[in-house]
Amino acid sequence: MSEVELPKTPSAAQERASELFGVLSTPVRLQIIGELCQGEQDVTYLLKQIDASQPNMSRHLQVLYQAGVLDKRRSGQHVFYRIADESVVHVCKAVCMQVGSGQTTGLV
Amino acid sequence: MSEVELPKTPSAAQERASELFGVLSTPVRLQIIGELCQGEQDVTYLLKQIDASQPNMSRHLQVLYQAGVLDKRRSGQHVFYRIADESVVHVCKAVCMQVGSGQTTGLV
DNA sequence: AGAATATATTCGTGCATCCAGATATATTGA
DNA sequence: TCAATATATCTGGATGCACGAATATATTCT
Repeated sequence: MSEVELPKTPSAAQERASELFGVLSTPVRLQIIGELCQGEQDVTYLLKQIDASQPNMSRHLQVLYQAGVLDKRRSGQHVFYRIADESVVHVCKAVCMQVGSGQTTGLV
Repeated sequence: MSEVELPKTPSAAQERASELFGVLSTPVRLQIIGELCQGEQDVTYLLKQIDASQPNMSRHLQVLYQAGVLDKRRSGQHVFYRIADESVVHVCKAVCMQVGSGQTTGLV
């Protein structure tokens, strides 16, 4: 009777999931997602709502965009970001609910 | 009419959520969670299933334990780890399902 | 074209994390 | 007590963010 050899290395799904978790491992990025839950917003608005420098904000938006969490469109001078993957939002909401002792302080 | 001042800083829930996401941002740790889904196991077993050095495994287990994801108990020479927070497992399963094109390769 | 506004990129630095290797601490049994 | 096994901790180097500061690019208006 032969042994069933399971791979000792992480699955592709685990690799990708860990990358997504890494993207969500920064408070500011969760804040951004929280703001965009209510709909598309431009960078200027996000800068008014969230305590981050403009270059820093831009960088976080880029990370979220490249991870497929956000989409963007340019309209004149302004670039509007929006949620591209609602399932990610659901995960964030669920976890924030779980760890936040029921408070609906931010993402929820 | 006074403005409603919302905090520009991340909520406590977002802070804690980001920490948890950070804990889950390593493939090996998702592997460990995946193995322990089927029940309590000792470190020796995990070392046989997962490609990691013993000190490295110990460190990852410590991170998961301190984050409250795992519990542990010693029985003789062996230390058995088990899932302490099932909700974390659900999140991992959901995300791995989502990113893994429906494949139930590891965690699921 | 030039000024003003909005957004992005680059660069350098400090800090956290990962890993490998060596060592330390339990626990058990002879 | 000594050897063997199981697990944990420490140390160093390498790597990877996250951030501030400066600069670059894009768009609009005059």
